[in-house]
Amino acid sequence: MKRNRISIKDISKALGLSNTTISFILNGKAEEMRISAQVAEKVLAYVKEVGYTPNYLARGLVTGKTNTIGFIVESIGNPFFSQIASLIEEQAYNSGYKIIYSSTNGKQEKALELIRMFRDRGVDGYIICPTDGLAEEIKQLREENRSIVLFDRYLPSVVAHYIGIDNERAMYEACKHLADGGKKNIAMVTTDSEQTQMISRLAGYQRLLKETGLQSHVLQVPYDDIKQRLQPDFESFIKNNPTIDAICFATNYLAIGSLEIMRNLHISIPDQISVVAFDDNEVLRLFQPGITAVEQPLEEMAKLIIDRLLLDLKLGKVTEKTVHKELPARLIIRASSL
Amino acid sequence: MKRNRISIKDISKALGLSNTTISFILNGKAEEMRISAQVAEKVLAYVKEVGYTPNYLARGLVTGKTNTIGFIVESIGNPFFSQIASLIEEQAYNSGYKIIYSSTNGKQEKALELIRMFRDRGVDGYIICPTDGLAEEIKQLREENRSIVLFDRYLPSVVAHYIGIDNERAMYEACKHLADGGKKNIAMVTTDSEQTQMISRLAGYQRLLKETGLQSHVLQVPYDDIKQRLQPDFESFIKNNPTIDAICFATNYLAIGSLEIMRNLHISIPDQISVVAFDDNEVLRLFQPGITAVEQPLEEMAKLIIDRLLLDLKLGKVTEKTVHKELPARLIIRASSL
DNA sequence: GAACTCAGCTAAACGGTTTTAGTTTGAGAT
DNA sequence: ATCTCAAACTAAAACCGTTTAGCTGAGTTC
Repeated sequence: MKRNRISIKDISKALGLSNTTISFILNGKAEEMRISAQVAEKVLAYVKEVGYTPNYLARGLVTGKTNTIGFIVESIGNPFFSQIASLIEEQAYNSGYKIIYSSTNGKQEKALELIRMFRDRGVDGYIICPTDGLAEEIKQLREENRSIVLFDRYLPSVVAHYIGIDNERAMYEACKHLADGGKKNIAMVTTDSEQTQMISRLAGYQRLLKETGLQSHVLQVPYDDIKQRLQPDFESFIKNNPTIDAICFATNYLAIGSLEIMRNLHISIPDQISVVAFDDNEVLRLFQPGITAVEQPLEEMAKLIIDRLLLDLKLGKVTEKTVHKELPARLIIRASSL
Repeated sequence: MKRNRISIKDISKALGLSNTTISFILNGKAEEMRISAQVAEKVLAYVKEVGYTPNYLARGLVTGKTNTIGFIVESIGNPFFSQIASLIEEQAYNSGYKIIYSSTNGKQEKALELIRMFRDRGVDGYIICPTDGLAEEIKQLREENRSIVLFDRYLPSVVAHYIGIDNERAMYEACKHLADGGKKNIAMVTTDSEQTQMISRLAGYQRLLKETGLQSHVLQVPYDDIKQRLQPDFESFIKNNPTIDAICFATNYLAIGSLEIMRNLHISIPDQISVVAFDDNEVLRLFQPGITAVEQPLEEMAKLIIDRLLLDLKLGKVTEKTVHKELPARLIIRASSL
């Protein structure tokens, strides 16, 4: 593949100037560096004429900046992530930054590879939805003075910025909504992963049980094998706990998968069992009946994440004080929980 | 932000060797360059110990390769694109390539900026879902001998690889399915954009009308303002065409938006109006009734796209003969069209 | 004519790859 | 025992396209 791109050298040669001069003019330092207006204009005109654009690799090599942010999500195919990705991309774009994203699919090895790949490519900052077992690598990134924001979940042993929601409270309120509706046997369907957001959601559920004295019914589907295990595990859970009159789902994929199973089992929602899901999306909204769901403030999160990252980048060093922000979520009440 | 990364120079200094030697060993040219096995081993061991990884910017600068592919989609928030993005990412990853993606949101200016940005960053190849008005820029990319694959839609005036589906036939068959079911007034809801896939889908619809002699009912929602216009336009379309007993939607967002409107209007599907959508997804599958939809072979498309691109990259130059592949789509029949 | 401005240039990075040019070694020839 | 020459190995240097610290030479000013 030929790369016949025009470079600064070509310009300086053609115009009988030095690279320095061209570079200064192109970077708006003409005045500061006392380049005459005529020369500046001539250069700018020529640059426009030949359509020169700078080579980012070369620039990045010397400046150490690439104006790129690496974004590691669990799965770009999941609407929650693709929506926030869309918003983050937009925010970053407006500030002159580009996003490179990639999915871990929950796999630690892939996540490690991605972090290293981003580092090798010299991204300026990292937005990471961490998998388990990433603590050491992220600590090291911090030691290397890189800007990082964790989101959706964090790593308790790692000091780093984190933007997420108050999962405990969100789930507490979702369950309370069910309890207030007179439900007596509220179940929780979650995974067995140690991810903080999942732990918190479970904690919110448990707090409500404690306060109300209701009985606990928890199904933990193996995180590494959800696709295979959800159906059998959920079906036997329902059969073995016939008193259940409401279910909170800890994630949207658990909710959607289970809703389909319930439909096949002819369980009527909300007559037999009321339902609340986590992370709103179109499927839940259009499901019949509409599914009550906890909605995360995606725009706000996207903005906070980017602002935080860019602030750190501007400061040029990792701030000692890290932000740990948990935004409030909103319960969108639909027919499924009434 | 400090970049205390270890470089080849550090290694050569520490080991008392030259950069050349290190580079050769790292790039597997040790034997070819007759470096002794002991030295090679020592270097490899040291590299592993200090955790050195090469700087891609520097490497890219000299080799002209970045092992990165730029992927331009319409909107990463759209499930169709996020799903194929996920698949393409996986395919590329397996071949040692990384994907940078970005959304145009259908805007020509953004698309142009993205193409230029990718070029400046030295991506090795481009996967583009083009907006209108991109012909000139893409032609130029071809002239610069860059590897490009268009997908989902193409630009009639541009010679370039294209991977998509046979939209005309897919829509023809979807409509035929409705006609075979006895529908007499089949409507088509599409946009007014000139995108080839939309044109073809409309053509498929029209072919069926011609063959069957049925009457045409077409609603074209303004592409640039779908969010605002879909509701009023669709409602008046339905009111002004009371004979309609079936509707084909040209995209999933038109379908989903309209389904919601129909539900609010208490139009019963399929009793009053049968429905067929384009691009299957979870919403359509779980909608009640399940929505019949044209499903694109995403895995196959992803594979073809990446294979094609990597082949071109391997050849090192743009092949004269371009591939224009239209895969068959599959109609998934659900209750909405029965 | 010393000091100061201008306006622009030189050259050294940045971190690699690749080409060219050596330097040892040791085996065989003389 | 010395010489030659290929084999085996390594070093030096050029280069990729930028940025940037430090310099220079010409014209003013006082």
